[in-house]
Amino acid sequence: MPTEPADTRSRLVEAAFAAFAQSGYRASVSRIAARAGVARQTLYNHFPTKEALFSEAVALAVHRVLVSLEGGGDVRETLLRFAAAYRARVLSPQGLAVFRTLVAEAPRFPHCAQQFFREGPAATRKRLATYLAAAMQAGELRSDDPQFAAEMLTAMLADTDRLRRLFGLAPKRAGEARRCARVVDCFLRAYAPERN
Amino acid sequence: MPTEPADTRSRLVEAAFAAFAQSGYRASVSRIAARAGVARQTLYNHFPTKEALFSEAVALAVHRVLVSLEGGGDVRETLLRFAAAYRARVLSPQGLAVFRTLVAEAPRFPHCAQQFFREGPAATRKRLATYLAAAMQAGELRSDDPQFAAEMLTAMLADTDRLRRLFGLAPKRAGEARRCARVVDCFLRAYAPERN
DNA sequence: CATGGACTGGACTGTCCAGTCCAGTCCAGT
DNA sequence: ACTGGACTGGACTGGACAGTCCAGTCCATG
Repeated sequence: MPTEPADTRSRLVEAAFAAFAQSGYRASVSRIAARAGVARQTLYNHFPTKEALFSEAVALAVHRVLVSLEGGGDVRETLLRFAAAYRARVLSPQGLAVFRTLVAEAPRFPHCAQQFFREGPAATRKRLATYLAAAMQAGELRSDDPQFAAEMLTAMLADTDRLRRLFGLAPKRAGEARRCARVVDCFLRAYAPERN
Repeated sequence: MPTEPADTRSRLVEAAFAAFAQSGYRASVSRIAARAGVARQTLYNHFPTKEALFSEAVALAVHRVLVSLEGGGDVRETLLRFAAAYRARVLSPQGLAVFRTLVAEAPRFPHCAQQFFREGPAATRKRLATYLAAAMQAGELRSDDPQFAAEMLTAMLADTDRLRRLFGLAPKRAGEARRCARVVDCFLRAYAPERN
């Protein structure tokens, strides 16, 4: 093989990921090949069709969407860390671009969209729910459905600002930390342990 | 004019709206004309370009996105009515289709996207915030930033299920009313008046 | 040095589409 | 009965793009 360790194939997938994120499925095969620094025919040596390449690019995206959750410290501290990480991931230009493309193409690539959802947002919420369940058990949070609670927290963290950005409005960059704190405190009020 | 009261022009806009919602901007001019029962040239007699037609279709969509909020009864009842109306609008197949198309095309039609956002989600939240502010004044809700509170409530109402549906997962149709009630009650816990 | 596999790049096909042009039809109001 | 404006429908241009074909290059290995 006359090419460097950075596989031609993975360069192609990477280029496809970037191109699809930027331009949606409209991104042309020629441009993707150019972006990867490769002849168009080479692309077709690795992927039979544009669809196949798209699927592969989505698979790459899937590996980049899980948001971590590290315990340690009290509940509020843990949730604050999670909040910052979640918002950073979801509201980043890349996160939004991937979201945009996948939402647009979900009808044409239902399998990709579902895979992304399950291994991204759904998995993240599941982890969060597990943590919340433990905190409920420990009496640090009101005893309730942890899955539902996780859904509420992630919704409050992302929804408004995601919409704003998706529709092209200014990010309100100031006060990211403050925003996290307000949301987490709102959540903690709703899920404070019942008094006696 | 040889045509019926239902203006050729409005038939075209209606057809464009439906086509763009269904297929995104990919929807072809020919198909839109056919859907309106009209020759392609007639379409071009009314709109100079496809872009112009798209803008017009979005303008139509804008008039369909405001969610009503009727006071009357206590706070919980009012919010429950709002919750049901909001979810019905936002999670309907049409609401989701419009969302999908606009999110996808926002980079190409920033003006349309912003207009939609301002007169849709933003306006709805503004109304809700006004109501919440009054309830806070009346001591029925904890005194706090009403705009932020409105953002939290709308986020909790829509985010999770919108994502689920956008990514092609089953709607969990059962228990719509119950879902509304759970969210509203969660909100009311977070915004209960501070005890003394 | 020879061979084979990966890559190159340009030409080509078929398809779809936006937008233009035009000759003709149909009908409402005068 | 005539006229003008709206609509029709089919032909056409030019461009973009997915996918195919192929003759040739480059290089690592044997």
